[in-house]
Amino acid sequence: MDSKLAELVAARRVKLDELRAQGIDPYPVRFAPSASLAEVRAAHAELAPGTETGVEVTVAGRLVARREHGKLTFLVLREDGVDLQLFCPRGALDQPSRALIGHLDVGDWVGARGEVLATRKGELSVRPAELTLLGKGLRPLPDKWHGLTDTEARFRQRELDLVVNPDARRVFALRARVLKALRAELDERGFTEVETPMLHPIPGGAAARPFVTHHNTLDTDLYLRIAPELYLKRLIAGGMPRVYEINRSFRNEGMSTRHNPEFTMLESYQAYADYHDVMDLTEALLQRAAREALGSLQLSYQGREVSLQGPWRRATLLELVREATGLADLDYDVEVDRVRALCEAHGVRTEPSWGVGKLVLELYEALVESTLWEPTFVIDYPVEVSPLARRHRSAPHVTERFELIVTGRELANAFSELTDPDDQRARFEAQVAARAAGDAEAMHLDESYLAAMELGMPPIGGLGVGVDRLVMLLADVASIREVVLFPTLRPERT
RNA sequence: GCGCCGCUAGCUCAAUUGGCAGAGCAUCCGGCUCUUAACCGGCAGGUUCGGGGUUCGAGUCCCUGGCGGCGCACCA
Repeated sequence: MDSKLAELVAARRVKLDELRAQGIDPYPVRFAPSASLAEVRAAHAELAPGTETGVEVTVAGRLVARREHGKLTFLVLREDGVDLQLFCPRGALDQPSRALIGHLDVGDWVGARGEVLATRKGELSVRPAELTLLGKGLRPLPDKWHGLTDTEARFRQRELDLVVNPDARRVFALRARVLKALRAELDERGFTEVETPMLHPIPGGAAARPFVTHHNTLDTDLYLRIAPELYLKRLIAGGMPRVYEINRSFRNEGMSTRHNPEFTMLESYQAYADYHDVMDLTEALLQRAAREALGSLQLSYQGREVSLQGPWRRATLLELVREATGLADLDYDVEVDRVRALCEAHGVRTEPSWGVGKLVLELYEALVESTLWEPTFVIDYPVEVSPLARRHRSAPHVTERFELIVTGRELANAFSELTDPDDQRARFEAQVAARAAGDAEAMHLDESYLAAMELGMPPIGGLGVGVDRLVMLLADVASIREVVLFPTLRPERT
């Protein structure tokens, strides 16, 4: 261990030993506060300086500051992001507490029983008659003023980040409100929350590379799921009319400010609905999340305003690409070489196997997606890049699929689900062919899923929302690691 | 995977052209009964991310490895 850190720990261990020698348990089993620090603050707001309330409370928290003033000591407790001062004139303390107070360090968990008052300077405080050590800390806390700014340390030791950086608390409290709002909206609409497997024999429901693991007793490889989609639609086939799942999926791909290898998706499926219904649902879900997490539909993201006020723009992928390229006659039935040349003219990398649909999608991603700042439903994606989506009811080359783009980023992906088992089998076979041709992200053929489809499915509107990205938007943070408590990092090597 | 940037005391940061590795906070010792980044006095604390090289001399320059950030690539 580093010498100075060892010295700091050693100094605390000395106190630990001395406390034990005095018969004080530094790690007691239980404590019963009468109120949280927040409750004490709320119950005694605006006390005039010098007021003694006569109200006794028992509170607890982590000691985050200590100011000694001779026979008077000021301690500051922090609990769930709320601070409260302990005003500790030596004479007010009982004998054991007088012995204890000199052995307290910043970072310790401390309980206090005493009267609520406001000091002569007006600071709301508890004047303890009794102090209780609730948990001795052996390691120092980061700088009380500058906090912890080292990004790596903040992610590897998130507990420190949470102790000293109020913004970390803000983000994760907001995340919790977002999840609660999403569930509330879906529950009110009659959706049932379900949990489907994370260990999949065949990775399905998305085009992505999976993590592989192994089950010893079965002696078989399993995959961490890349999406819950196929299982959820099997539930619709089973007669559950509206289901949703909010949980982790895993993709063994590159990491970035928008990609963590494990991430949280909301997926919902409802019988009888099409993608127009799902757009309405999506708008309602995100607006509710914003209202309940922020209290407003007017956001600021990275210094730029965004309004979630509806209705949101709906534009086809083709018309967006036409706008961006200035080619009003571009369509899915033109010569593939012409579109390939267009890609090259715009610096978009292509592969010989790609058809017009894939090339148009590439143009969209290169030229359009990042420019869509206000919420926009981009609709009608090419069939060849949408193997699980229903063919459009009136346009031959596209599916009834949309992605929701906000601040240039994909937040949701949804479609009128493909429910025709024969079409699905043909789409899977095209994917299998693509895989054989070297596309590692192409889907596998899933007979269990086809069997469920052959049982008969009603019309289904399906939705997937990237919850981490939604939280990023609402919390106004630039990296997905800021909204995941313990983001994936390379293990430290020594 | 590629490119750029970063890594100095527990934390936050300095260190001129390559010339004695420093400060604030925290710790430790002493003082102080209304502080709140408390204050005053004093002591101590370093593998400058690891390894190698150039040089009389390396935190600084070169090579190499590690970890992180950002961008790109990959990617529903």
